[in-house]
Amino acid sequence: MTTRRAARQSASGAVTIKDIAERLDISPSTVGRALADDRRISASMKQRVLKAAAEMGYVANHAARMMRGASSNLVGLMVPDIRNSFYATIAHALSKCLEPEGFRLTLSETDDNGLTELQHIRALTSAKTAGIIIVPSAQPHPDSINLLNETPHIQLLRWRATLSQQWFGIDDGQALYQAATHLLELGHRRIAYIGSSAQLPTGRSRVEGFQAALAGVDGAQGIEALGAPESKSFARNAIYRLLALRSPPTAVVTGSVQHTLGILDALASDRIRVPEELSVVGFGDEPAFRWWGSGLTTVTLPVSELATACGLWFVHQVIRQRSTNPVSYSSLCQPTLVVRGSTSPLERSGDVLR
Amino acid sequence: MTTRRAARQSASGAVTIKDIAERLDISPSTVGRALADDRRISASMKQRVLKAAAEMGYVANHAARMMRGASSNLVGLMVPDIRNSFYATIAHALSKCLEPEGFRLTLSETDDNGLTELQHIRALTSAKTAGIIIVPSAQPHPDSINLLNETPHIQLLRWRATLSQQWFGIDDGQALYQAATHLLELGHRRIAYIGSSAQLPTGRSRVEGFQAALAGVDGAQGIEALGAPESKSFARNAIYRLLALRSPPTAVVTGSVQHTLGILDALASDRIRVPEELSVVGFGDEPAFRWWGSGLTTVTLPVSELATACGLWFVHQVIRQRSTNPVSYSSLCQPTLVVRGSTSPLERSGDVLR
DNA sequence: CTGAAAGCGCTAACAA
DNA sequence: TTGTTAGCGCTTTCAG
Repeated sequence: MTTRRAARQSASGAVTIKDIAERLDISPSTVGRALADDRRISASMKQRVLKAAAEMGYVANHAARMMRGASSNLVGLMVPDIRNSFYATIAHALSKCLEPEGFRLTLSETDDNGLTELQHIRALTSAKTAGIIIVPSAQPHPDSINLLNETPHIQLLRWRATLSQQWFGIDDGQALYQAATHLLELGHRRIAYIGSSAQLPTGRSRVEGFQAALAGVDGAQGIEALGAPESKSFARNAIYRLLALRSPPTAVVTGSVQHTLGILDALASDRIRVPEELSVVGFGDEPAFRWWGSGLTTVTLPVSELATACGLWFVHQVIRQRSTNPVSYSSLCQPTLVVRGSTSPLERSGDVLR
Repeated sequence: MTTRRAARQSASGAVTIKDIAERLDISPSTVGRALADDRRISASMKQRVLKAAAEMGYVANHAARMMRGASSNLVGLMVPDIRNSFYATIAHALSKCLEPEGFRLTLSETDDNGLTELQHIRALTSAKTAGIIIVPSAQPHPDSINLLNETPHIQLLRWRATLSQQWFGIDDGQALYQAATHLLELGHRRIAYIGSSAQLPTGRSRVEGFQAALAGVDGAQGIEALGAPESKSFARNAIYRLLALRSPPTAVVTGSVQHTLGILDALASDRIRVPEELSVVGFGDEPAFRWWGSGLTTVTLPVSELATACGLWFVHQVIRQRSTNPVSYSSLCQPTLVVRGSTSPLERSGDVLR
């Protein structure tokens, strides 16, 4: 039993379809077709081949298949920085839902830099990647766009109109609308927003959501500080600047995880009393937010669910829609506000506007 | 100029060595050899070939090379869970130092499960991965060990003697020795250790470090609670159990990031006063530790540096040591204790043992 | 120093 | 329903 197999294997390392063909005394193409579940092979023959393949420990040679034009089983995940727990969560969820389908994940960090992004895309496409799941950078290179449009891809979180219509994202506007509304309901009127610049589509929706909330309330005054999305130091500086104003804001909302972390750092090291001196609403749901001070009120995003949905859709698209024109599909998931100890009603009379 | 090239490319999509050969009117094998920098090709010919290749936009077909036995440019990174910031940091650092060398990173999450681990290793080896950088699971499958030993690989953090001697890790014993010593110097004598079970090599060294520190001090009493390494809930339960003891510990040290997070959760939600009621030393250096309460005293590990060193070594090993027997090399990096607000001298007389 | 030819393992025309 | 044949792009003998 084992001897025969051992003999086969020792021949050149691995079992090939030719080996199976010899053993079954049929032609290699029949074996190949049976393995590919070709419709013109009889069921009984398929059985025999599959059985033999299993017994002999056959593993397809992916390199050979790729040379014949097949794409690899690699899915490229392109994110700005994997250390951002946001993206780590995405990587985890995607990996978990692509594996059962036989796909593997390769990691590309773009640093939010168009050139780095382009290089990775080049590498991925030349390696015949099955597809790309990408959080596009702020300024994608034209070449990146061309290359992506020749490859199955899905956009995650951020959305560029020049790429495919396949997008899985979060209702960013809603997130900030909720955050700001919460503060307004607590009586705050001078509210700051520290978030990412409006160049990024997500950045823009967030500012707009913030503004929309304030627009609905008389006497509400928004103070915006916009900067690089992944920069903690920007947020730190911004909060210092805001608090040094002649009439500083009584509350602040943030528009990215990194900004939130930066602000928490600054507030903690400066011993600013939250929420007495300043109410704070964070962005995202880092575990640590629960125990920052007396708990950080924050907008949580169903990132894991989003990524899973995206992964499932990817499989669906790549597996089934191979030839047909990709359907457009995009999904927008909703954030939730979690109220904890970092926000409180505005009570100091001097700050109430009327 | 461009027309000729366009004609070539339109033939079948990409430029091949055959195309270059035709254009230069030489044989394909000469081109192949020139590209491979074969010593028996004249310098002038190499020049011509390289120039033509560049002009025509030749890109090597990796699939074809792989079929001829070459390994891919993929490096498999196997970690328990990428959401653990520890491993995310490692992924980032590795990715950054492997990219310039032309390697790409694929992500495999083992869940600390021997079977999952095996499946990933199978996939990686059958895909002719250039090498594997692995944080071995608690119970590697025998097959995993066999497969790994046929592939260039490096162990990270955890170390298994049955695998290669290539290891990059942290002096775990030292980490807990320092943590415990710090508490002893503050006068604590009843000190608890919550950490991972001694099955994992890292787990064992940590317990031993803890014990070694206590052994040096008269009257010091250690209370150990060991459990699954990545389980926050284990740590939470453990701390409750310890605090419910008739004579509870006055200080606690932890032996994993997840355990630390679990304990911080528990302490925060139970409003246990730190360091007045309990001194706490954490493990790892999550950014959030800085602002947990009045700052968490913790043992920080140079994870990023460790990963970079590992990546550089990997390149060195794979690129240069291809044929020769891999040299054994292992590196142990040192942790540092960062003292913040969560530890204080023991003052309550009733708790001093003599 | 260079060329011709033979495959690697698989798939896809073409036959039967 | 199955077999035959001819490559994919590259490396690697073996001959010049």
